[in-house]
Formats: sequence, structure tokens, C-alpha cells
Amino acid sequence: MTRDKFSCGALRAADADKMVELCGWINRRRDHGGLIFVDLRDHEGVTQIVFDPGHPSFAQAEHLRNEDVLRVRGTVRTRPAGTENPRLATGDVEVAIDELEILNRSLVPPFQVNADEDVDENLRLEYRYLDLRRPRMQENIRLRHRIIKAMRDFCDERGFVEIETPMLIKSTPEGARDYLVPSRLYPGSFYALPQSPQMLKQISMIAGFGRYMQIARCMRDEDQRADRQPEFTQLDLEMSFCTQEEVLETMESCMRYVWQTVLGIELPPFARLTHQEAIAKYGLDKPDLRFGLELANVEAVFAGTEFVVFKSAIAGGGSIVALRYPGGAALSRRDFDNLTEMAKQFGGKGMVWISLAPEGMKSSAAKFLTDADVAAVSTAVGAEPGDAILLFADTTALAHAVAGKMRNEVGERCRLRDPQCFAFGWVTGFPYLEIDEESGKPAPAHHAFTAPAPGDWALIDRAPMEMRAQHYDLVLNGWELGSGSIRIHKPEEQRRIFEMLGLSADQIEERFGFFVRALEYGAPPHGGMALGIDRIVMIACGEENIREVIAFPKNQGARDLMMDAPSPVPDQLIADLHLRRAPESPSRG
RNA sequence: GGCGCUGUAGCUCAGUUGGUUAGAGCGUCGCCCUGUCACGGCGAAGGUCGUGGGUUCGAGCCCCAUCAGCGUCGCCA
Repeated sequence: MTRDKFSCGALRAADADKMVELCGWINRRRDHGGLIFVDLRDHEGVTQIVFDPGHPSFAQAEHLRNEDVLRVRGTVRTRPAGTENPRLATGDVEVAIDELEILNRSLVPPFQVNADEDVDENLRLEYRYLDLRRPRMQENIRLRHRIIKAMRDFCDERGFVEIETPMLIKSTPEGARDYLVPSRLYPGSFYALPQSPQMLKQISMIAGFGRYMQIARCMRDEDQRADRQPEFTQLDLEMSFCTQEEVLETMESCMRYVWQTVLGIELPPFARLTHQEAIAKYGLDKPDLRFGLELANVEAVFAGTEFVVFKSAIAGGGSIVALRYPGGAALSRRDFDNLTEMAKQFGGKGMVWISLAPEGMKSSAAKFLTDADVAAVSTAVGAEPGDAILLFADTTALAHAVAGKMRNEVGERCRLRDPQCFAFGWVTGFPYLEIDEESGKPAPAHHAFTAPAPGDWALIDRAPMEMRAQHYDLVLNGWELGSGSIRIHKPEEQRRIFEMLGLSADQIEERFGFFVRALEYGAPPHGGMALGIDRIVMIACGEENIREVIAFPKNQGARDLMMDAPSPVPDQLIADLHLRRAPESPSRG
């Protein structure tokens, strides 16, 4: 007899009396002694299977357990009146068993697969296949797929060509630490895994593809964070003959398309702000634009102060930055002490607080504050009675950075960071150079392929720190999604930047010779961008950690707990690669 | 490498001021149950309290060290 196969989410009342076949896992079994229900689950849903007493498979059904894998043949029937389950798409029907085939048994799982209860992450990662079976991860990974598909669809529509770039490439000295792959054929030489396909996508422009895109895997051997994995995925784009504005329009349209088609959300036009504005208003170059609470510079208010903390900051050419804390007058001294401690962890020297309590102003610097000072600062940040004001005095850069981090904290506490809200923003006009803290020398703030702003080449000798870059960041809810730039396409200009980095002509040739040579054969003007897909999906899913949207992530120690990687390898493999094991490292024969 | 938080049953957690035999829910196992869908009822098993040391008459609880996980700073052009 032929039977139609159905998914476990498909059957409806209209399918009654059909002879069907379903496959799936046992989500749950309910044994009533004389009657057994099995909820069969697959990726589409859950269907109730009924084992009536007297049926030959009833005895088998008594020994079924959660996560056993079944093939079920049976007859669809509508449930008896009053026993429908409105919470289940298939809840009007059930399948009366004709034939039960146990395709595989399951051990008792180490945690419950049929629920989204919190489980220790070690265990989740070790048994990732069980974790991925659970509803939360199924939804996240499927949403990830749909987001990536929408990105590809959009790019295809706009004429982008997906080009796969190699995973085994040349190590270049700049940037993050490389993952290295030893060469068997060339003793002592190594490939590097790409930190990004940067030069390859630029070369694709030189090669005349016009518009390149790739869902690109990138590897960086640096320490992990909630938003950083050793390998991660980027939406990588590059366009020829484009202006910065065209790149921004393309990316913004792409993100709008993704949000519209995948999440059903129409995004407003993205905010635009310069790097300078971002620092001034929000303290950070990746501002959370879901809420206001803009910072204010108030050193003018305290120009004549005797308060030594403020006085010395002003005398040193620094800043006093004020932040409004809505409702903050309700905080206790202890709360303010904790905030001050937090400010120190953010790198600040401390924090001054002013509480605009109904019973009167209170402050950690009360004796230095006049009513006029408090009024002026209140006006500057828009504070009202019942609020508090937090003040940070330091070097200009540090005062803003600390205030910016505190602004996010205040936004969090005031529940202004709604995960359902998506506030995209462009940050442009970055400085080309920054002072490298280790060497004390100017270094490109981003990467060495970025073009300076039009006309700013003229500044390179007389005022290099004033050069701005044709560089742009896309931020979302306080996360940096990615960055891009218009690139240098003239070989002599590229050499000039490498020289500024401190590379000799020989070093340029050895490390970047292939790339500069490519520029010499008619490289078109071009630019592009790369966005962190893991972060995008994380935010779209309302998650706070990218491991929740990566099927097989590594832990903070960069280990794969399921595979137990990295792991020692046999001596022969080591020898083939012309490597020698350090004395203290373990071996495995 | 620094700082912070966490570690008690298979899972999620509680455990008072240091004081008798370390508890609960879920899960597991057994028995009962013909309309449940987080089925229900009765019963049972299950613990080096992360590890090691110390203080104490007595440590899950206090101290030191250490391991693991997470978060964060450094780092991530």
C-alpha cells in the first residue's frame, strides 16, 4: 500500500482518513496504561500518535523513550470533541498507529531536549547536536539561514557576483594574529587563514568583476568575547567606480531588504553622524541610538571652580562630560558608589554625581557646587527634578569614553535598550591616523588600504593627524556591525601609506608586492564594506551572545567542546610538516 | 596576563549564625491508570557539595591555593 509522507507539522482536519507516514523523534510520551500518546517531532512541528490497546505495536510503545527515532504509518483521524489541542498546529488531528518502526533508540539525554530551560553551556556545547534540536537554537539557526539568503538575493538583484576566495593565503603582518597552516611541500613556510578577504576582493575589482560579494569566513587568533569568535562570518562586498555614498546606499538598502523580508520590519532611514559627533554626543564610535541621553561638555560651567578634580582636568586641557540619569535621584549613596566603581573599571579616574532629589540637591561634590552650577549642568543635559547627573572629568578622550560606557549602563538600567527596537546608524569622517599606544607613533586607525578623504593627501606631511579617511562604520544598537572604505587604487599612493606605516621598500615588496603590482595594471577606483553576520543575526534573534546563532561555536578558550579540538596529533603528521614539538607539549601516537 | 561572577543529584536550583541523616522541581527506574498533550497517582534509585590544603570539637557555609566556565580589560589593522 502506498502512503503519502507528511512532516510532523503538516496534518490538518481536512486530512482525516488519509493513510500517512511520519518520521521523527519522540518529543514526549504519555502513557495512560490502556492508551499511549506519543508526540512525534521533526523540524516542521509535532503530531500526536495514538497507540490503542490491542494493537500489535502497543507493547512496543510501552518501551519507547524520549528522542527515540520512529517511522510511523497510520491513519489520520480528527480528535474526539473536547480533546483538540489549540496550542498545536496539528492539534485537531491525531494519527492512529498502524505500523511502528523504531529507526533508532536514544540514550537518556543529559538535558531535556523538548524544552528551552537554561543548561550549563559546557554541556550544551559538548552535546551540541542535542542543544541544536531544541526550539531556541532551531529558530536561531533557521533565522540565520533566512538572513543570509536575503543578503544573497539582494546582492544578486544588484548585480553582485559571489566569488569564493581561498582559505589558504599569505600571512601579512598587520592586524590580528594569524592562524597558520604549515606547508608540507615547503619546509618552514606557512599559509595563513584569512582574517578577511580584503586584498582578494580588491583584486577582484582589478580583475574586472565590478561587484563582488561573499559570505566570507574569517579567522583571527585573538581572545574571545560575547561578540567575537575565532572564526566568524562576514557579508563582504566590493564595488568598482563607486562613491562612498553609493556603498552606503547599497548596504543600507541591503539591511532594509533583510529586515523587511525576514523580520517584516520597515526600517527608517539610518541615522548619520560623524565620528566627531558620535564621540561628542555618545562618547563612543559605536553609539546605541535607541535612546537619547546625549552627553554634554560642561567645562565652561566650572571655569572658575575650586574643586581640584575639575580644576586640574580643565587646566590640563581635558573635559568635564555630563550624563543625565533619568530618575537617578532615587539612588542611594551606595548605588552612586557602585557607579563610581564602575566608572573606574571603564578606565576613568572617578565620577561626580549630583542627585536632583525632591528634598534638595545632593552631590558627592556638594560643597563646591553652587545652585547656578547645578542649574547650568541640568540645562546642558536636560535633567529634571528626580533625575541624577553624572560627571566625568578627565582627558577629553577618556572623559567621553567613560561617559559613553556609562550612558549604555544608564540606558540599560532605565530599560531604554529595547531588544525589539533596531536603531541603525552610519558613522563617517573617521580620522585617518591615530596614535598607536605602544609605539607612540601615528598608525592607520583602520587598515592600510583605506583612501584619505578627498583633498586630505595634502595634509600628509604638514598635519597628518588631521587627515580624515573615506571610512565608514555601520552600527546597530550599540554594536559595531562592520566597516568599509573607499580604497586606495593608485600604486604610488598605496606605497606612500605603507611607508608611513614604517615599511621599507623591500618589506613592501616582500609582503604586499603582489598587491601593489596588481594596482599597477589599471586598478579601477573601488570601495566596499564587510558586515559581521553573526552579530546581525544575534541582534535580530534578540540574543546577547553570538554563540547562540552559530551552530558549532567555540568556547571562550577557543575550544570545540564537542569535537575536543584543538587536540594533539600523531608524531608522523608533525614530521611531515617539518615541525618539531616543543618539549612540554603533549603528543598522541 | 589582570579584574569580576559562577561551580551542591542526570538537569535547573534552595541550603539560615559553622551544628543531627544535604533538600525541592524536572528527568530516570518500577507499579497503577482508556483521552492526555508540562497527563495523573504511588514508590524507588541517584551526592568525592569542582579539586587540594587549612582553621575548628564540628565546614556545602570561613581562609588559602588550584581547575573549569562565563563576562570584561589588554588584544581584535
